Amino acid sequence: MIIGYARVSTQDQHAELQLDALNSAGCEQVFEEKVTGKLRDRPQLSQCLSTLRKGDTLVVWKLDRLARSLKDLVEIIENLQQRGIDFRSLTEAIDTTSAGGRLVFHIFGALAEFEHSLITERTKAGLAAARARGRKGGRHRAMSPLDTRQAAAMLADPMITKAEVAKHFDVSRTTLNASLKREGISV
DNA sequence: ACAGTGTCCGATAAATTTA
DNA sequence: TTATCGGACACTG
Repeated sequence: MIIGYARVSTQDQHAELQLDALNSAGCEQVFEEKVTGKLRDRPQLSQCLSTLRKGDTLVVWKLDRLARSLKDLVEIIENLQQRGIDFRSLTEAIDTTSAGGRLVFHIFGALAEFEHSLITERTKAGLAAARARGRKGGRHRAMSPLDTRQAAAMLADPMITKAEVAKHFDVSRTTLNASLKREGISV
């Protein structure tokens, strides 16, 4: 199935042209997005994307009709490829259904990977910087050293059970043990 | 039989960063 | 990534 997606503004002279082109490209269904004040969310686009099935082809008039940024474009194309959906952009003469057009997916894949590696690298650097200024990842301890010492004091009383102490500090039995071990306190 | 423990393990939390 | 949870299991007096 061939499905078209169009984005048109009210003052768009090419609105009809755009739709005609999609129809003559063989689109059996066209999702038409009206551009309003904020084009943050594009309901028709998500509708369109979820309608597409493996083996279908998505057709747009021009790349800037489909995506708002290069990053956006890369993500959308990546998604199409992974789902086995072909893609055509009429004015750029991009067509993944043709033998040569398959290269398009490879290139977009490379761009996506490139972007991903950039983010990974930045994130690593960010984590290292955070570490350098004393912030470390990982869940915080449930019992402070002070809590642990108080717990040890309670345990000195043979009438008090370990499970009770754990409950008192609202912590599990295993955590109480781990905390005691950390503080080097033996019972 | 039984309550309290010690210990080990997979699953889940929660803290950190970047865009 | 680190810590905690929560269950399983074996041991002990």
